[in-house]
Amino acid sequence: MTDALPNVGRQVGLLARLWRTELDNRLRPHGLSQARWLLLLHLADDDTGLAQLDLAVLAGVTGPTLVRQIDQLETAGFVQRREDDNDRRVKRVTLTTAGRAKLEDVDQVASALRADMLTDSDPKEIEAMMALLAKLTRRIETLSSAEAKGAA
Amino acid sequence: MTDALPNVGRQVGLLARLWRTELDNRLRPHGLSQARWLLLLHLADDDTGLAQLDLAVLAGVTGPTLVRQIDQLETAGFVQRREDDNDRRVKRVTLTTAGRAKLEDVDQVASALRADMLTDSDPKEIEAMMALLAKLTRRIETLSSAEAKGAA
DNA sequence: AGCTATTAATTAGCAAGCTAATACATAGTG
DNA sequence: CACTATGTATTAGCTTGCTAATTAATAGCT
Repeated sequence: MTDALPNVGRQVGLLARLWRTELDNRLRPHGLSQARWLLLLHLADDDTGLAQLDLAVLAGVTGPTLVRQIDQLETAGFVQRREDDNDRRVKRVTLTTAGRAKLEDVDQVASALRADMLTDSDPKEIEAMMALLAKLTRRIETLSSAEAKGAA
Repeated sequence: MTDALPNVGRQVGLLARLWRTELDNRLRPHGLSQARWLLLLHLADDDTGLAQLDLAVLAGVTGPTLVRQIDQLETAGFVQRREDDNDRRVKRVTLTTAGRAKLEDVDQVASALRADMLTDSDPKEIEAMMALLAKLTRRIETLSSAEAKGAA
């Protein structure tokens, strides 16, 4: 109990901000940001169209945050909202062909940053870090949802 | 070159947001946020007062971001701006006694979250992760400053 | 001494996250 | 069948990052 736990939240927060800022700078000439690029990326895996909430969960953002990003992507012509046939509450989002083209165009930008960042680190260490980050992510998700339940 | 590099930016960004949101929720009853708590923490190590830019660098934020946070901390009475004796451009920021008391009061909140998050992970793995996160942080800092230099 | 360049803090305005509240549709229950 | 629950998207408004531009002071050079 005497050894202080390291300030993981601070370190993770700092790196996350720097990474985002750098990627945003590199994506700006292409008319995208980290946030919107990530959404396109998730949509690319999909064929039938994703309900907005499902996409939000995949991307790890809340509904309202997603709505605004989709608004922008739709105005830019990269994405399209369609009504669901069975449930008139849900809207399904799909990539347009322009969106798919833009994504391919821009994919190397994110990859290049990743390479710039990771090339001189040991892949095994990176994997270990990713695994622990994922574990902590799952952990904090259960923490927050437990509290939400407790408040009910 | 065939093995894709993992999407570290996404994972780090997700955990950072969840961590911040959770800590913000726990700090709200105490009238603080992660951002402002971190500033108090950095100020606690200091005696003679920190110039705002130095504090900004310590906290890893930009000048304008710091200005607003200090405004709020000052209105809340946790912090105080004093003019520097030698250089009339700089303002030195110090904790008030109220700020120091609040920080002690609130310190356990952040520690508790840290404990909730980390107790069932191997300290050695955590240390390894922290080391790699720090390395990547230094790396992206040199990346961005190199680009800034190139633009001049 | 005077002129230019740099540095510190600030202001203004944008981006993207969040919560709370609304509107509308569906599901579930008496 | 009606009425309440829940679920989906949205709007409104807050927070905290950021960059660019301003103001005031110092440093450096000739």
